[in-house]
Amino acid sequence: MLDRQHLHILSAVASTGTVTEAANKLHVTQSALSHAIKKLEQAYGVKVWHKEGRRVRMTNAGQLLLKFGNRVIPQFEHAELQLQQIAKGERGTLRIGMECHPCYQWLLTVVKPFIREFPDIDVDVKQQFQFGALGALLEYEIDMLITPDPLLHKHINYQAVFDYEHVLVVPADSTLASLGFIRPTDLADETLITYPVEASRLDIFTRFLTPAGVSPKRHKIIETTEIMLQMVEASRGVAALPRWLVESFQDKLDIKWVSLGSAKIMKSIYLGTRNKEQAPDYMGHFKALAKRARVV
Amino acid sequence: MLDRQHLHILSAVASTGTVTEAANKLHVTQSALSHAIKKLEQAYGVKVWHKEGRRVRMTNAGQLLLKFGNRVIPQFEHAELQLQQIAKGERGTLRIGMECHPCYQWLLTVVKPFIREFPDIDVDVKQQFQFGALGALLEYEIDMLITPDPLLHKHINYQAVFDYEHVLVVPADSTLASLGFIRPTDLADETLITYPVEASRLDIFTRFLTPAGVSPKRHKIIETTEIMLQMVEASRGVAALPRWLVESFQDKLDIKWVSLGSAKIMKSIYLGTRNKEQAPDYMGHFKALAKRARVV
DNA sequence: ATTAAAGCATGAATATTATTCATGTATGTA
DNA sequence: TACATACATGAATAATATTCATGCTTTAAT
Repeated sequence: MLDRQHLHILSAVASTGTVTEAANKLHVTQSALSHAIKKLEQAYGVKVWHKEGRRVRMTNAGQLLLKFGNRVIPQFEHAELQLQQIAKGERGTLRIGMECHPCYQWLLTVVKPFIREFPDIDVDVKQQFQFGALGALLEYEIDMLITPDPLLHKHINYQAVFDYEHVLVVPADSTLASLGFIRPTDLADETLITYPVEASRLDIFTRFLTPAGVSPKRHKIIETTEIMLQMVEASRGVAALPRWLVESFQDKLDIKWVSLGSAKIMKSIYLGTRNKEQAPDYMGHFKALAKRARVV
Repeated sequence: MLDRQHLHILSAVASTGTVTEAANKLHVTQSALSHAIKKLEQAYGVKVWHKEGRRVRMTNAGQLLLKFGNRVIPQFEHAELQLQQIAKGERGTLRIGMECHPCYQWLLTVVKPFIREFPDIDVDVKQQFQFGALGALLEYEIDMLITPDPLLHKHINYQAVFDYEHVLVVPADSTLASLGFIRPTDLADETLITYPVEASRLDIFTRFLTPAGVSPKRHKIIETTEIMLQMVEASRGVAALPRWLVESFQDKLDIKWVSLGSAKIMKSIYLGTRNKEQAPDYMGHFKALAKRARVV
């Protein structure tokens, strides 16, 4: 079979001019090269070179292989370089999945220093998953999952990266704004704005309204945080969001936040990763950056 | 060293799904593949795949190599195909050198059936040589030389392909046209038109005028046969050319030919080839075609 | 829950392949 | 003419690849 080694031999013979020098260059004996090419010649029934005086001259076939070698040898070398970069953790793709709408802003503050520190690691962020985010992680569709709901699984490790309070955002002039904390019944006459996910995954329902048997007057769905908060400012509804997120908008919008219940709703964001294979170095760095980014 | 074989293994594993099936596909044992990849992994310090249940899953590095393989394996296969074509004599380049201006028309009649019979053999025709046509042949700049002057050389074989008479072309109404043959002195008052080569390589001089100590009144240089003959028809001069060439123009131009001397000037065209290496099959076919093409 | 089967990894044995060594031949050079 | 250089080649040896035997883990079946 035509092999990389043959191309190296041809290349060395062409550049040095003689088989003997080529052999020195490749740190083997002249005999080894003669034998190797002879075998190739027999395999394909072509002459690769022929003696001319005390040197050799490439035949048509030899020149063909030489040109071929000039084209593919650099490709091999490039692939080897990439392997070495992977070995040193200098190259890779970090595919991040997010199950947490408001986390996007926070994630950006982690990704930004990360891509500066690891210029050869590509970062991908996905938010849509055909078979759920956990499935995507297990099926190698993503390498890391950012979620407030760490569904336990044998092959997934979770690490909490920061804790925050889930609060109700209200217009600054709302009567709710002056309360020390909100009770479920306070929302019975309000319009509640949420992201477009099932109610079973919204803490405002699962941990606050549903246990108390209360429903909001209306339920509006809005996809983007910015629009959602503008609606709140315009007194078109109230929303439940991370406190840090609300605070980051308070210099732009006339809104206020109030704790949900006297006990407050406390949440954590988790990074989930597979434990099936050894994680590359840069993933550890990413986790470290994520932990330091608690303050937004 | 990263080798073609590794890429085949990765490709087989990816397409079959398991190492065992890949091994069957490659007609070796599963163990052989495991060992081969393990060695590769150790050489570069990367994992190529990792066990997942009872199968394996490609790592980043494995996917890189897989993609690389998909790109280069077809290149190898193409190169091998080309080698086999060369082996069967189906592929090659026949580089022809010509030292014989009027031969071009004859050559075309040989090349035409040749390229039809050997569609994968390229034909190149060169007419300019830095160190002489013989040097070009010895230095592998060309593979075949077409010449009326076979300069003998140890490593060159010549073969005469056809004989012809060198005649004088004159306007049909010229007084010379009615002579049985031309004497040197008949040209003393004529304008002689020749191709742009040294007089020492023109038979009209070396074998006719110079031995008789005669010079033509004028000597004009013209590069193309067609123009040369039109000048003759217009009574602007006479020229010495192969008889067959003149005859092929006589239906278009009002010209006649007369033998040079009572003994005539007879010439042969030779094909010269190197005898250093074994010539490809198609070269023999070319020579055979050349011999059959004597009549133009 | 237990067993069976499938699949991969691995050390040791073996087979294969590559390389060297010794030598012959041809060619250019002193 | 002798000598040095360069390539080819058969035989010997070294290196490498492959197989064999086996253990471990996972999945499927009973």
